[in-house]
Amino acid sequence: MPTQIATWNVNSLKVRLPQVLDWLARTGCDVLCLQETKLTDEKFPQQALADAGYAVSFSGQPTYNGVAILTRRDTVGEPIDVGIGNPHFDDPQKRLISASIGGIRVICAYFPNGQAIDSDKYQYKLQWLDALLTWLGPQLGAGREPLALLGDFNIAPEDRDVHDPAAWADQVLCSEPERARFRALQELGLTDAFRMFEQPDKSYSWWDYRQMAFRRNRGLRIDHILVSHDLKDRVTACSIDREPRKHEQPSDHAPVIVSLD
DNA sequence: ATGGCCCGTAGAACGGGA
Repeated sequence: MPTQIATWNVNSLKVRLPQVLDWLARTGCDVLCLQETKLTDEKFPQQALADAGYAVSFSGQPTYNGVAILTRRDTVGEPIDVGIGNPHFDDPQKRLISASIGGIRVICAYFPNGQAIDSDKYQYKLQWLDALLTWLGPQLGAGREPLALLGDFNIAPEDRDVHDPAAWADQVLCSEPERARFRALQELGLTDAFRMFEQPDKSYSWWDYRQMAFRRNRGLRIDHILVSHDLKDRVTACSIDREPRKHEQPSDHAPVIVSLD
C-alpha cells in the first residue's frame, strides 16, 4: 500500500482546521507536516485530529511560527523518537519538529522568511540554514534511517520556480546565498522530489493574497519535499495540490504531496 | 504610486508574512 507524505503551511491552524480535516478525509494522507500553526501547545486541536484518526506531535508558541506532524494511526502507526528543534541552534522560534514514522525519519521545517536582504532577519535565516546543514549531514550518512525533509523552505531554488524572475532577482527567497544553501542540502544527498518528475510549467506552492495573485498564477515554489537516496528509490509521484487554495478563506500556501511505494 | 491581503494579538492606522 502506498504511503503519502505531505507538507502544508496552513497560516493558522485555528482558522484552517476545518480545511485540514477535509483535506485529510479526501486524501487519506498518512503523514502531514504543518507549518505556521500559530498556536500555543495548550490550544493545539488534539481531540479533533485524534477523532479523525491522527496522532499529533507539535511545537508551538504564541502568534508566530509553530510546526506539527500528523500521523495516521491505522496505516503507519505511532510516531516515535519525536524531537523538537535543532541541537546545533538554540532558537526560541518553533520551526522544527521531527519523528520516526514507519521507518522514515520525517523532519517538518518552517524555514525563516528573512524579510529583506538587508535585515537582521536575513542574517538569522542564513545562520538557521547553516545550522540545519550541520545537523542534517550526519543524519544522511550510510546506514542511517531513510529521511524526508518537508516544509516551507522560504526559498525558490531556481528561476523556473518564480513567476517573475526579474522582479524577484536577488530578493529574499531568491537570493544566491539562500539558493546556495538549498543546493548544499542537495549535495548532502537530498533530492527535490517534485523535480524527479515532469511537471507543468509555472508550478508554484505559494501565491500572495493580494492582487488576485492566485488567479493570475503569480506565485513561487517555496514548499518542498526533499528525500534521502534510499527513499528516492521509493518515490512514485510528487505534486502540488492547488485545490485548497481555491476555497473560501484559504491558506496562501498549497499542500505538496509525495507518494512512496 | 513600494500598497493592495490575511492572521494573531491587541484593543494599533501594528508586526510579520512572502
